[in-house]
Amino acid sequence: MAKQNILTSPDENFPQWYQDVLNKAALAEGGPVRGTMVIKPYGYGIWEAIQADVDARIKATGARNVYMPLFIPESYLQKEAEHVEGFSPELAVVTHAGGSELDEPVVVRPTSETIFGEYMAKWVQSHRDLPLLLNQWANVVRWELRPRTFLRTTEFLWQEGHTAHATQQDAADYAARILHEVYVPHMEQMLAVPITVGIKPPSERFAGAINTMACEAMMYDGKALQMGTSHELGQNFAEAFDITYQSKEGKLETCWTASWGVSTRMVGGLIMAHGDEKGLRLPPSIAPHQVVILVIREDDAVTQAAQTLAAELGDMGIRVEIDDNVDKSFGRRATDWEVKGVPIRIEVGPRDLENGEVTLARRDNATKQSVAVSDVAKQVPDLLDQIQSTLFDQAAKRMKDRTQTISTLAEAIEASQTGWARLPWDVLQDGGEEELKASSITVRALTRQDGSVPDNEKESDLIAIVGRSY
RNA sequence: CGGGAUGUGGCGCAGCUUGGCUAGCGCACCUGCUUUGGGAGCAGGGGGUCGUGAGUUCGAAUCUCACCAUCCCGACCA
Repeated sequence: MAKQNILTSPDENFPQWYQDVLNKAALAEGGPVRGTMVIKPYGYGIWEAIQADVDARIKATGARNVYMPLFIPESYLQKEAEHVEGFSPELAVVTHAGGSELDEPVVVRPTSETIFGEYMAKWVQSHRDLPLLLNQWANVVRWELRPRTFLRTTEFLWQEGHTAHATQQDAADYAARILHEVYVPHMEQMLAVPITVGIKPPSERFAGAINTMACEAMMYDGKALQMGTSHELGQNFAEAFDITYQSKEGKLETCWTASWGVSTRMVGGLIMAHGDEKGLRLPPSIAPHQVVILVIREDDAVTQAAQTLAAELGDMGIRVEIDDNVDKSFGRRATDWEVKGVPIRIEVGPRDLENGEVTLARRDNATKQSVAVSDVAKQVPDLLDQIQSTLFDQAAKRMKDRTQTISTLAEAIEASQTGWARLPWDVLQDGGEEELKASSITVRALTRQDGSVPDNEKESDLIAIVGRSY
């Protein structure tokens, strides 16, 4: 059988490669309405794993889940001037329902600051009610002109946290805490995607926020993807919705709020951060199947050995799948699992078993080794750990190698062809930012010299990290 | 919203210039047999309002007009 390419090469045409992976790995496909997506079982399995981990980390910070309505009165959006202005171009508005025109149109939530604001105002009375730490898992709709599956879709799934605090400092601390205790650890430890954190310049700030912090990751092609954000909303929403509390001293005070979210976009980031010419490469921590046991041919001894192994690994808490679909050829099944990015494939066949062995194939580096059946359970956990760290290290090396420290706009444009540029934020004042934008280059993050997250963009000697983005 | 292109089984396309037998091909799918250690082979089979509507014509996937939709390139966003 002539060896032919299963996928478009990621080096030749990365967007086409991405489409091919979505199709061949059965992750998702387009929905009937432009910009919507149908997430298929394998893709949704990845999202569920993300959800489980993020949810646990959020709860560990003290927040609790609620559910707010999908429909929001249009008047709510209008209460915060910048917020409406920012979102109105992408709102889906329901004007007719129940067979007649509505007195007041309702919008399909593009995000829920306003409705949380409305209810937080009711729920917060006393300083004893603060901080109020809420989160919800929901779908939101933002009418997108240029949709891309997972990365930018008209409807997407996310988690949005909304919190109210007594002081600006407390709100800022909590917003930063979400970044450092939930998002970055999740992305780096579970998704194996190294993250650059920083604040957004005013031009990239969330509509209605006084400060936006973000997690940026570098993809295979050197472009940036914003994987998560955390916003300080100041008192903008608290004033608009009258979120006030009575202090210890008996005075009426206005709250400070924050909001933060990660979405199904992370699935796209996962694909584009780790993929290679054979398809997806999933980090074991998030992979729906960590190990697939491939039964090479119909044979009682082989089937028995596969089942025994699966049970043994399953008892150790490893997510294992048996592929005994011997009606399909070996090569077909092997490549299918490779496209799906399963970290370890164990091939069990009569030839191996004669020697009391099986073959372990690593997806991350395409190596194979023969291992005694009795040693498999011992080796698999270590291998999974190695794969997890290899994926992280490779992505980290790429981010490092493709980030150039430079000092002029011309150099920034040059560096953005292949990755990111770090340059003094001062260089981008007085029109520099706009000039880069003309070349589709934006400021992804502002950081301090030591890489830490600044309090605001007015600190001196900040570094701007710029590049092309999704 | 401005510029370019395309609409033909699930997907990818040919056919259109020059109108004419039953609208083809690859992949996928179904059945059977042989296979099975890197996308298997052979044989048989199912699946189509040719984007929509009108017009020209004895006859339209093909020509004309209108409409609709989609995709690619320029201003926002998790």
